[in-house]
Amino acid sequence: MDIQLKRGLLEVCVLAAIKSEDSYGYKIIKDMKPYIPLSESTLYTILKRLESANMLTVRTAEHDGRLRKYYHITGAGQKRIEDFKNQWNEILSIYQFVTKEDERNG
Amino acid sequence: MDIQLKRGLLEVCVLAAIKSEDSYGYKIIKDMKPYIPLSESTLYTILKRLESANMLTVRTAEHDGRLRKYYHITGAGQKRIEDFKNQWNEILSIYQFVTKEDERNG
DNA sequence: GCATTATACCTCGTGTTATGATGTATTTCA
DNA sequence: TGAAATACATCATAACACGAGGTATAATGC
Repeated sequence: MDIQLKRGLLEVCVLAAIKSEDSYGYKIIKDMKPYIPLSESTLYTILKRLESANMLTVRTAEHDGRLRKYYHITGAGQKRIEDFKNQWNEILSIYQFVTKEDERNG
Repeated sequence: MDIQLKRGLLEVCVLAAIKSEDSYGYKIIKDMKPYIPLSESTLYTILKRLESANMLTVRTAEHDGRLRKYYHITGAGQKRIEDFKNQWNEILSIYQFVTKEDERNG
């Protein structure tokens, strides 16, 4: 996937990865991998950003003797997903603009 | 439209704006405005980038006593549009990932 | 005649962001 | 015993959109 195109989707995908159930870094990466592969450094940057924006909250819990940080989506985070959905029509119209019949060669 | 989301679409849109007919800066901005508004500084940055990547060629012509720089799409530019089209299915699957039923609240 | 707007181009500095490289520490499995 | 998986984190870098600013001519309004 094109890096630039990824940019607009990454944040929302991370939120989507925790919206049904609280999750943690390593699992988020595995869940997103089939859709958008991302590195750990990228994910933790995004998680920090989303936390600063109050789109998620963090809670540390022990699991098999290892610490995990569980991320929980907030109302603002859910709104972020809704905003993305609302932009979808704009994206579709852009897709049509890009793919519409080319008179020069068509 | 979300700035980050714009990033992946701007370049392809500029190429789409010149694919049927050679065009020039001012007109490209007006043509794109209904889909993605962009500033002149952004456009000229992108045009330079696309020229460096051999995705378009430039030709200067006089029009009503004013100089215009006409941009012409190349094969590489057309391929860039094709690549975008080919990524569309990935974007759709991401959209579904983001919008799929939320068991926590749904 | 004069001011404003539209047309048409360009550069520079800045802030945001994705990512590779790197580091720490534990558990599991060969 | 040593490699891989799990799980977290930071830093430097490069790409990029954009506001602010600059130059110049044509058209329009008063």
